Amino acid sequence: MGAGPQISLDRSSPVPLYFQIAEQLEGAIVSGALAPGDKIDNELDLAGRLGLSRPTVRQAIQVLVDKGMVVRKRGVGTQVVHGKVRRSVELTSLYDDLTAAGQDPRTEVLGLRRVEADEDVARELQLEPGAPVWSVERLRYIGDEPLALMHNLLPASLLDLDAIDLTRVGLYAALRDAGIWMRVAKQRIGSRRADARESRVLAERKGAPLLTMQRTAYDDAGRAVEYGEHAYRPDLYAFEITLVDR
Amino acid sequence: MGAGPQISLDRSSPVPLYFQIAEQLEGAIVSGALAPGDKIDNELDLAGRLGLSRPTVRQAIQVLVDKGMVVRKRGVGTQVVHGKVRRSVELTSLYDDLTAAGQDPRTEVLGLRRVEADEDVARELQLEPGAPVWSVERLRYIGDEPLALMHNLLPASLLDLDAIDLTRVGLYAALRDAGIWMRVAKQRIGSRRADARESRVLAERKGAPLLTMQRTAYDDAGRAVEYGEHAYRPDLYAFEITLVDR
DNA sequence: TAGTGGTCTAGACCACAAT
DNA sequence: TTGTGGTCTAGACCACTAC
Repeated sequence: MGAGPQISLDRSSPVPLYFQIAEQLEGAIVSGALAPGDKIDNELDLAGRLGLSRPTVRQAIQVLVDKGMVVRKRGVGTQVVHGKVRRSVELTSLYDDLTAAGQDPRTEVLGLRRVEADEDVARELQLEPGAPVWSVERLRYIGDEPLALMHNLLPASLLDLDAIDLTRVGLYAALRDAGIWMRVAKQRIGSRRADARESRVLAERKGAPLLTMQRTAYDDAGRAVEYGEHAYRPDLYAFEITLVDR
Repeated sequence: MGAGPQISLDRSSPVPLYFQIAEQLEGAIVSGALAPGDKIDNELDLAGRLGLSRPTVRQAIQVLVDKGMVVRKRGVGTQVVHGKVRRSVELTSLYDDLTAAGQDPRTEVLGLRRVEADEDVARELQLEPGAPVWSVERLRYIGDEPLALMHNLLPASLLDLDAIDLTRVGLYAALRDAGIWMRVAKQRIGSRRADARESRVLAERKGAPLLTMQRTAYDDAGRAVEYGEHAYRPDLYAFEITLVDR
């Protein structure tokens, strides 16, 4: 005991100490230096070895627990979970997801209009019915294959989408540029048949199954800032999710 | 300032103080006593008012942040998120989900066999190919409608499924009874056409879209303990997920 | 009994937002 | 400048597990 992976700390870095530890432990797990089933040094040893207080070390390990990479058991210790690390759905856009996966997504803007919110949209976005919203419809390609048809609605008061080239940046990037930071998203994932138009733009047969996602996203002030209805080609996309019991 | 909902603490209770606070704040949000956009008392005030240290209060609020019910912003405060509270997918079985939603799920066991793990299953469950596993296929009804066709595989060394009446308890309940506690699950959600048999047992038309989920679950020792392939009728079921950027 | 994580205290200093 | 959450310290006692 007491060996474990080498961890180096930079106290002059703006990166919090607990995060530096978490990053390096995660690296050791991903690289295989810490194998599934291995125990991580207990919190007191690790704190002593790094010259930190126990709560700081504990906070670091909690990051890994939240990611589902390790499990803690009182009286036993902290063990690396079996099974390959599967990237979970995070609070990122599809564009970010694909870019991170080394893909090269391309986006075609099918429509960008300023419309009045109907009752459903107004409810989702916490607006008055009739309030101005941006309605943007985009088709995302992966290589030459159409992957997803995306319809998003955003309060027009938040930003000026008209001036933004959505073929070049993702929607979330445009929001970030406008100073809007997503913090919470509520999604509903389901499935249904493609209608005539969907099957045409997605190059699927009529009536083919689609994977659908409806999402409402909220910013760091708790405001609803985006409502989206997306349809994915299920042969090209699936949602991966890691659930943790804490 | 300094008003906020009344919170009562029971120091003799085995329920941790931070959890008692979180429960009561959550209750105030769900009941509407704390409305969307409202600010929660700041951490120091709340700590002072309750006679607790700040880290304890902070831990309580973190529970709500993790649930996506409030957002914190440095220099500003903690605010209740807009939008109705949507129950998120948690680490529970479909049976538990439905029971909690006030439904009355019924289960038909279509098959329960002890088989040898093929390569795919062995890899998912971290076993040697050929190791004995339970293979159980069940059909879940909601009312009179078939809702989901579920195929699960579990290491036979873990428990004796043969002796368990799976029509009466969920699979996860059977595992809990055997002293096995799920801690982490990795899911992949997609969609495809129903094949002939699936459309028959699910009372769907042939080729109808199905919502599919593959899951590997791990216990509190990090062991893979269950692999499942489930198919849901998309007109009766969808996955709801809350994502939080922490 | 020894070892582990779970909870809790009573502070400290800092970074960022609003005014 | 003031107020907020973000980070960190240096301990304490408890509950549970394994032996």
